[in-house]
Amino acid sequence: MAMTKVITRFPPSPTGYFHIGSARTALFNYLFAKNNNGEMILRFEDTDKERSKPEYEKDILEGLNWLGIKHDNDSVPKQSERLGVYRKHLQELINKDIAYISKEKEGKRDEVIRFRNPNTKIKFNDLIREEVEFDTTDLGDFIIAKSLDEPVYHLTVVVDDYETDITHVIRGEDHISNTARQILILEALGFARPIYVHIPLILAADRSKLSKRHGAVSIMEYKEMGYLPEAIVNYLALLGWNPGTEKEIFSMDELIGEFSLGKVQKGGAVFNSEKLDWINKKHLGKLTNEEFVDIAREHIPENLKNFPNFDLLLASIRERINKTSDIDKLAEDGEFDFYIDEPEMNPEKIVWKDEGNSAAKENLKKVVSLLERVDDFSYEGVKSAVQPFADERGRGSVMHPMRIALTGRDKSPDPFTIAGILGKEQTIIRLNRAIELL
RNA sequence: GGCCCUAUCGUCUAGCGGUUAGGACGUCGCCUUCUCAAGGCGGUAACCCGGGUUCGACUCCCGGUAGGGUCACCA
Repeated sequence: MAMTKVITRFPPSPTGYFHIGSARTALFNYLFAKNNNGEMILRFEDTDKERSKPEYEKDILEGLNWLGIKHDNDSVPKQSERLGVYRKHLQELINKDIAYISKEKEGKRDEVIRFRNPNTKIKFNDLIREEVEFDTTDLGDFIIAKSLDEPVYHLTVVVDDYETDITHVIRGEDHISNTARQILILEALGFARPIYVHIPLILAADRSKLSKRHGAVSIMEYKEMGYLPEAIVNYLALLGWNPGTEKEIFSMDELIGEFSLGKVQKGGAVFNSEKLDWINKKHLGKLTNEEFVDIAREHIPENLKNFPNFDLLLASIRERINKTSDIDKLAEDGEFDFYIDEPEMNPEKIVWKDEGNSAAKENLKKVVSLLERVDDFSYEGVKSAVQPFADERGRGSVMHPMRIALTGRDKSPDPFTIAGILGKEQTIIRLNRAIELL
């Protein structure tokens, strides 16, 4: 038996930015379609002329592109450009007396087009929620258009889904209650029903729907914040879905391979940025230095970019961040200053506990003499030269003065790493500088 | 309020009649270390409540409760 090709759709209305919630809906549509060797279609539902804005269309397109969620239709249709199509169906419904022009007492205009509600029970099978039933009596004769050339959402969505052969309507749970009236319209028009799939909502920390107030910002802001698109995709997929295994880090291709609607959760999920940070760090870890520099370029301080041992420095930076913008914080806290300029220090800081200046001075001199003989001035080379002496003399007694001499800070990467990054010449200059001070 | 959906650690989740209720994030402790980070190890912490059904319920059914969604000439 030939299976019909799976076709899903992502139909945002360009009346707001492409936020986390929309992104996840798009992602689930995409993953499901691709998992079934199907297609996902993008269209803009811009029948609301007042609220639809080109800037939002741009933001949605940009966001989808950044995340790597690709639609299969070459051109993206806009409902505002298909008014003739809806008009035809509207006229048909009116001719059949399924819809009628209604005189209005309230509202913005004198007459609108209403659907004659048969006041029946509509039952549909949701792939995630199983059987859902509504009594349409509650809906009354609902409006399907403001005029023949001004159709409203419920009509346009049904027509477009039909005309593009959508097999699965995967959308947020907030659309469950819209489904009954859409089925009413679709049956009146003689269209086949798609399969409905209502996925749980992403919730703010207080379990309310994501709103402008918390979290419903453009996905592009996550780019600004230094997140990787693959991390956002990975995290979003895990919000409401799980692979059934303990695997947590996924590439887009892996998600496509494993995604199934059967494993989608029923209840809403709270968005947790700490877990996102963790996932982002994992994805950051997969990048080569070149790739990392490429995406972190704007965050890396200019004066660090020409640093002689930039690769080594980069490695120690990468260890300490969750997202690229964290580099800004490290820079603000002066974590990089000592790489560029010789650090501020005073004798009291250099001395380990209460050992006194002369002990510190003697130890540093010994370190200098040991390092002068080192040819391979790498972490390993420096460590093997200094470690035995530090073990013998007491690690703190040797390492602490060394750290302060090199960085001027109490907290820093370990002195061997720092020495490797600074290089032999600069390391010895700094050690001698400290010796002078003592 | 009507209608609809949902309900396992703080959060994301596994579980699909019999488990010491598992994992991850977070948190806490220990190890590592001169310090921070990373890493390793370990601890903490959950089945909303009440009835059934059953030899046996986190799991099935019913009822409460709680949370959410939706009730536009928005989508």
